[in-house]
Amino acid sequence: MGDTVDILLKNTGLEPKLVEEIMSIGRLKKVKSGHVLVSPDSPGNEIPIVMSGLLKVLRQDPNGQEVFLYYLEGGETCAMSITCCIEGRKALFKVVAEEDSTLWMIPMSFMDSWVTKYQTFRRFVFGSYQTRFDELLNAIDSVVFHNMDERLYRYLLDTKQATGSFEIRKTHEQIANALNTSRVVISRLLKQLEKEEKIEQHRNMIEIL
Amino acid sequence: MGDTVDILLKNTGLEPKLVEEIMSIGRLKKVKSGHVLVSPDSPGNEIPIVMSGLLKVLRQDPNGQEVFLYYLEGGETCAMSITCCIEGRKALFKVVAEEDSTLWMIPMSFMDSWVTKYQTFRRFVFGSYQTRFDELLNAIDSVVFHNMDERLYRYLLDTKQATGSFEIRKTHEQIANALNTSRVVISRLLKQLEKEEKIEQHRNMIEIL
DNA sequence: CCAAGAGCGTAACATTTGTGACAGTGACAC
DNA sequence: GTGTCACTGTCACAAATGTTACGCTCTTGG
Repeated sequence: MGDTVDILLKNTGLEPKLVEEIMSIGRLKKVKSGHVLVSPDSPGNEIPIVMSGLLKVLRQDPNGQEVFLYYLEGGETCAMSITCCIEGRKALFKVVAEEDSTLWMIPMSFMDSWVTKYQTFRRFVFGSYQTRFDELLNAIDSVVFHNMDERLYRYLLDTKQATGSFEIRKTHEQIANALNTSRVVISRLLKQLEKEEKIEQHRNMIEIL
Repeated sequence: MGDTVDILLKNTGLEPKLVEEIMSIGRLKKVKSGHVLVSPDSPGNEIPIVMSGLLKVLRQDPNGQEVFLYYLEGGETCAMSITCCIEGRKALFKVVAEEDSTLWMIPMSFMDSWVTKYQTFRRFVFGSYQTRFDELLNAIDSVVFHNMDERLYRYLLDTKQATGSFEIRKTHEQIANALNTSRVVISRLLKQLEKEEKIEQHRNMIEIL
């Protein structure tokens, strides 16, 4: 539990008094890789702060297709959940654990009072919004201004960055889903990236060079 | 000036006392159609609330290409400007007057105190965030899950909705820019929409049926 | 060892989108 | 009226992406 306090203090910029309050009110949640945290169906009235592990945020369309939007790493929170909760609207996105992760869940009901009481909390919340807007704009950028080969490479680099590993353990099929295209296309483009010596392929694993 | 008060009271859900304060502090700004309000270069430290007219928000890439994201109508504010200002980061987007518009500009410096003091202001700000996230997600949706013909039709419907007119006065070229494609492609698809009897084309004008 | 299935490579072809080129037509200035 | 220019229509072709199909190679469970 001391770990959690440390992470909050170090990565969120929240003042000690508030961290104490957060610790006394929230609850710890552990999720296994692949677990769905937020989905358009499940409303959810708690806000998650990522302590360890990695979450991914996806956009899902009614027919079940999806696109990867961005990763949420340690110390970050899901800004879109916040607004969703406040407005009581249903989420238009999905949050899934990419790795086994631990979260600190804060009930929505405290949001308003913390926003009024703590300057650092306002900073934290508005900072999250800014970061998420940036990520969404980047996602749009990717799709609108770049071809699939570049989108793919970006995705691999993002994943490397988020996981902190040069080895990406994903199948072509999984990557295809994340980019909303087909497995064949990904295989084709990965082969090309291999020729350009940007990656190396192994079974169930891609190595970023 | 009485108009401005009315609009703020009716469309933003802000309490009378705050509206009064906003009126005493902000300033009126009129912009002509085509005028650029926010761009990645110009930082800007005021937040605009749209009183009348119509603004559009675009994403711009370094090479000068751009994509339309969404419209801002009366009573709405530019959520992304807010976070940008607070964080002092440079905008990754561009706001342009689509029609002659009048805005009420609020200096950033009052944001923090209003957020702490007024519940209705918090509602307003968080509500804006929610709406913008939704719009951005829709934009992503459009691009990722739909072909150009559907994107085009959506864009026309959005424009009809935002301007409140069935007649859209835009050239094929302008539409092509908004969707980041070429004029030829738009002409082709408009012809198709005409065949499907969804629109009628006139010179410099498209009529939505 | 063998069977079954998941993951990958590759080819052939369809569809969508991008690009260059050129012609017709209306608006406007002269 | 005439020339110019912006706007649109249309063709031909290129490039990117989607789709179907099939074969190969691992891994796993029996």
